[in-house]
Amino acid sequence: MVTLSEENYLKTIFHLGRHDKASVTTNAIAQKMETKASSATDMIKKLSEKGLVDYQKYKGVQLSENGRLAAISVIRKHRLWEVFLVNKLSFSWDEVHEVAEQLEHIKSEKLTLELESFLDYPTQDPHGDPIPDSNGSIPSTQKLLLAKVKQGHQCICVGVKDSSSEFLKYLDKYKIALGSQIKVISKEAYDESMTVKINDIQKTISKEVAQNLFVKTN
Amino acid sequence: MVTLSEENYLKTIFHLGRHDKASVTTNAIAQKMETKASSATDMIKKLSEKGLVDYQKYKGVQLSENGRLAAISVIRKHRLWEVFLVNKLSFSWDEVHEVAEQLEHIKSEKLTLELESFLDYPTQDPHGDPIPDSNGSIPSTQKLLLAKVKQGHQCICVGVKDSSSEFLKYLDKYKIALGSQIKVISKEAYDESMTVKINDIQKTISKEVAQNLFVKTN
DNA sequence: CTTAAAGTTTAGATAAGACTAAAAATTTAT
DNA sequence: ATAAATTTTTAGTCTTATCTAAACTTTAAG
Repeated sequence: MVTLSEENYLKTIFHLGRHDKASVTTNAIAQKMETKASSATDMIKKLSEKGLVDYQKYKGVQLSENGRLAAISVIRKHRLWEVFLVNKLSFSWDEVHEVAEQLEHIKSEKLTLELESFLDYPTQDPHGDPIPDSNGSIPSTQKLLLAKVKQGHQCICVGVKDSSSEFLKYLDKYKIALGSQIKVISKEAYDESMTVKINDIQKTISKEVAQNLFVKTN
Repeated sequence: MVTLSEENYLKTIFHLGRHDKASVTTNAIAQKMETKASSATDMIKKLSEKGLVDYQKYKGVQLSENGRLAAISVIRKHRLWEVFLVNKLSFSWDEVHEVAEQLEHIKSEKLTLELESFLDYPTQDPHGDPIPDSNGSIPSTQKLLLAKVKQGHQCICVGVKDSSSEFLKYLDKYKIALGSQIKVISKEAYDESMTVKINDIQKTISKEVAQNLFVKTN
C-alpha cells in the first residue's frame, strides 16, 4: 500500500529524474515538493525501506522498478483525468491541474481502465504530455522547443513545457493551441525573441515563450 | 477546511440522525465508522470546536447547520459520482460504493457542478437515493418498504435500504431493478415472507428482502 | 590540501487520528 | 434507591508526516 504522500514523492522523483539518469538529490525533491530537506530525507528512507527507491546516504535516490511503475500509474491517472475534465466537462486547459492532483490518487484499477475506454484511449493530455498505457509504457514523442527551430522553418505546436495557468492563459489570449501551425519568420539574437506566423497571424514572442512551447517540425 | 476524516464522521452522523431527531450517540458513530468509542469522542470534540456539531458530554451530538451542509455536500458528490460510474462508465450498481467513497472527497465546486450538468441533473443515484442539489436541498421521495405493502397491492421498486454488494447481486440475479413492477400476491405471517409477481414472474421472497426494498405504490 | 560553503542527515518536537486501559457518568434492573 | 451494567470520556501511547536546530558529509575555493 502506497500512501498519498508517498505517491506525491514518487511522482516528483520521476519528473526530476526523467531526463538525465543521475540520482535525484534530496534538496531538489524538497524544493519541488515545497517542503524541507529533512522531511524529504525522512520520506526517502521510508520509500527505500519499501523498495520503491534505491538510496545511498548523501548520494540521492533513483526509482526502483516498482517505484517507477507506481509513479507512472499516478501520472497516467492524472493525465486521463485531465482529458476527462477538458473533453467531457467544460474545463479549460489552465484549470485542470489542481483537480487532477486530487483525482490522480483514486485507487481503482477498474475505474482507470473504464475511464480510459470512455475517453477513447487518448495518447496525450490537454497540454500535449503523453499518457502512459496500462502497462506503464509511455508513448514517445519527438518534440523540440520552439526556441530551437531555425529561421524559415515551419512546425506545429504539440505541447507546453510550462503548464502554469499563467502561461496557458497567455497562449489562449493569442490563440496558440495544440495543433497551431507556426512558421519562424525571424530570430533576434539580442534577446532571443522571435517573430513567428501563427495561424497566419504574425507576432513577436519572447524567449520565455519560445522556451516553453514544444513543437514538431513537418 | 474540513479534513477527509472529519467529512466521514459528518456523513455518518448525518445518516444516523436522519430519521429521528434525537442526538446521535458516540457508540453508534464508533460502530458505523468501525472504530473505537474513544476515537469517536476525540473527533466529536474536534467537530464541536469547529462548530460543525452541537455536543454535550455524555449526551451525544447533533449536526449544526454548517455541519449539515458539509455532510450533504459529501453525500451529493458521492451520489453524483455513482451516477457517473454507472451511466457513463460500465460499473454495475453493486460496484460503485467503494470508488464513490474516494471520489466524494474531491474538493472542487466547479467539478461538482460540471459533473452534475454532464449527467443531466440526475435526481437519484443508482440505488434510488435522492441527490441533494447545489443548495443542499434533498428532493423528498414518498417511498415505503415492500414489507409494508398489503396483499393484492401493486407497486414499483424505487430504491434499496441495504445497498451492500450481496443484496444488489441478489436483486440482479432475480431481475429486480429500479422500476420493476411488483404485485404482492400473498403474505406469510409465520416468517414474514411474501409471494410477489415481479415483471410477471412469480417468486417468494424472504422478510430480509422485503424489508430492504423500497417501493412506491401506484 | 585544507577550510569554508553547501547539501544532507539526525535528533527531538508537533499535530492529526487512531488505539488501549482505566475512570467517570448514565442507564437499567433488582 | 442503590447496585450492576453499559456508555462515554480521559489519559497516555503510537504512527505518519511534518518542522527546527544541530551535526555531519561532500564539494568547491583558495
